[in-house]
Amino acid sequence: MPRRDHMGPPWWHGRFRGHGYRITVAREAILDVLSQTEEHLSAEDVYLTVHKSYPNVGLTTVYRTLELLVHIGLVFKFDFGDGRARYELSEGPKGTRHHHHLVCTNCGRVIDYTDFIDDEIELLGRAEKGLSDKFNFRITNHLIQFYGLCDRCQKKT
Amino acid sequence: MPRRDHMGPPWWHGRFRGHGYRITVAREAILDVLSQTEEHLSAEDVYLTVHKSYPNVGLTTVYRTLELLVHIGLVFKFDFGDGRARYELSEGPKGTRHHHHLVCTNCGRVIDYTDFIDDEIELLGRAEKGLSDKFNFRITNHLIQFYGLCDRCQKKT
DNA sequence: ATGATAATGGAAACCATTTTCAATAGCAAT
DNA sequence: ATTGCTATTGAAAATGGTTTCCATTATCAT
Repeated sequence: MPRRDHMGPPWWHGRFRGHGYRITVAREAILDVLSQTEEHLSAEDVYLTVHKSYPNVGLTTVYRTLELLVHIGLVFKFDFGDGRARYELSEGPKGTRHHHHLVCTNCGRVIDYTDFIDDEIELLGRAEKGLSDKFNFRITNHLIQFYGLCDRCQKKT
Repeated sequence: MPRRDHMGPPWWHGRFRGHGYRITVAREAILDVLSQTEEHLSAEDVYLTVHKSYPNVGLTTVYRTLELLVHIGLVFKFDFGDGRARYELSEGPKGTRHHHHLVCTNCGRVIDYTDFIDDEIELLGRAEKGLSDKFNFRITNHLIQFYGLCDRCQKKT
């Protein structure tokens, strides 16, 4: 049940058209699920949620759509080390805040944080410029992740 | 053919014993392969190389040993997005230089860089402290990766 | 040398993701 | 609305890196 807030076509339609992609029910539903959550959903998570409203949307389509969304930069794909990829909207109408992840290597818990992001962004900006100059590499994206033990897992030791 | 440079037991024996792990031919061979290369080897890569000198070491053991090495912090495990994990010695007798990766999202090429590392390390230090204070998270490791198009792949467009 | 048990390897299992392919649906042009 | 071209889809099968099983072997403290 995609919602439009009574405001005409969703904000991402233009982005789709620009790439020559068609707008389909499955794609609307998947994008809707992603924009509705704060979690780091796996392909199967997305599939299960979409499946409630659209039982005829298959897992294959979810994988294909997520890949497409990553490709056009609407979605970030993460690997938290548990053997399945996780997906997150990279931006939204409300302008999802840029954040990074803290991954517990024991229980797999993932904490989003936005602290220090400003410093990081500044550093990344400098590094990106330097690296693209030196290696003639056109940087489009970056990943920062911290690993360690969350509070709960420290106690268990 | 593990080499000792005529200097008594390899530097990592202590690390093994400290964790209660036994020292075996397979483990020596695997560690040797890792310390002999500058590349980002996959488990299979390691297996194939080890296999030349020790045909009786199985792929399963390679996976198990690599996991063990990651666990005790001797090896870093990376995901460059090509569906197979890559392994790198985290430190060595010579003190392998800390570096990060530049991953080409088109051809998969990976470039190591050490530039800006000092800035990054400084930032990471601050971030780690702040994050462990705020979330009571004991940070043991971090990952920074840049993605983009390498020079060769930019031309193709 | 001995024994307790950690480590091993080959085969089978696992499981997230991808591929195949015939059927369907989006959309520009009519 | 209708048509035609072709992108998209879903179900099932295939893929392929990684893990698990389990009987055998090797390590190392005693």
